[in-house]
Amino acid sequence: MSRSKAYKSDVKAALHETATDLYEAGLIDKKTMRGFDESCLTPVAPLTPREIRALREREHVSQTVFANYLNVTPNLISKWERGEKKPSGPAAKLLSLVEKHGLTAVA
Amino acid sequence: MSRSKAYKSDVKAALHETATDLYEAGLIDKKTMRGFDESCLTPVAPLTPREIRALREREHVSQTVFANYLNVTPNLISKWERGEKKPSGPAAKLLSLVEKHGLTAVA
DNA sequence: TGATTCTATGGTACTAAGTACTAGATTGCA
DNA sequence: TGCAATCTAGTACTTAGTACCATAGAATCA
Repeated sequence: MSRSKAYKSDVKAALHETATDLYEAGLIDKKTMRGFDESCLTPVAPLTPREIRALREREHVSQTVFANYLNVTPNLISKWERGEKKPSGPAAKLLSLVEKHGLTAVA
Repeated sequence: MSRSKAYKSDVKAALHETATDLYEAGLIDKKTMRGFDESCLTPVAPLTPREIRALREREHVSQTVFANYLNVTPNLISKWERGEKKPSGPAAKLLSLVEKHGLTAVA
């Protein structure tokens, strides 16, 4: 089940590596690289407080453990889940990584 | 080359999944889970401005493309590399992920 | 030659994320 | 009974991150 889940990102990884190889061979330029890379990116969707909590509970971890994975304080996880604060750009990216690939993707 | 690099994290991923399975089977409690998870985490080291730039150039991407991967603005990448701002907790975590697993790990 | 685009720097100003501290209520375990 | 973990809650502070702006070098193409 995790195999089909990882399929898309695997394709993207292969695309990026192919593009990187072509770049290093001098066959494509940076401008092309940019096009490749941006089309490879998975969009990060802003998560609601309850989505964040559901995500954490899906992984069977406490707020403290979850905080350790994301390199933030446990207090901030609580604030996210109660809607007192909203994840910043990098934080939202981390959350979407966990959502799509599981906690082990950010271990 | 990338195989030996991924070895440690693969072991950790396996450990986490084993612990998760044991938890779902009711054989270990959350307290034990916590011990498992925290020992699985790779510590994030604060990166210097020039380390951040070296990391980006290692991946052959512009500041703009790099920013898209990390879900921040290109201006912030510039500030990181010039030492005007320092990456926050979640941002540092993302950078260490790129450092250890490459850009495709955050695609 | 000029025109255009990408790249990166530099600055200013503002919003709010993230941190650190505290305390309280709850649960479960010894 | 006490001890520890979990989560909530609040306060106050620092600064990361954003949104603008203008500038300049390098590369590409007419």
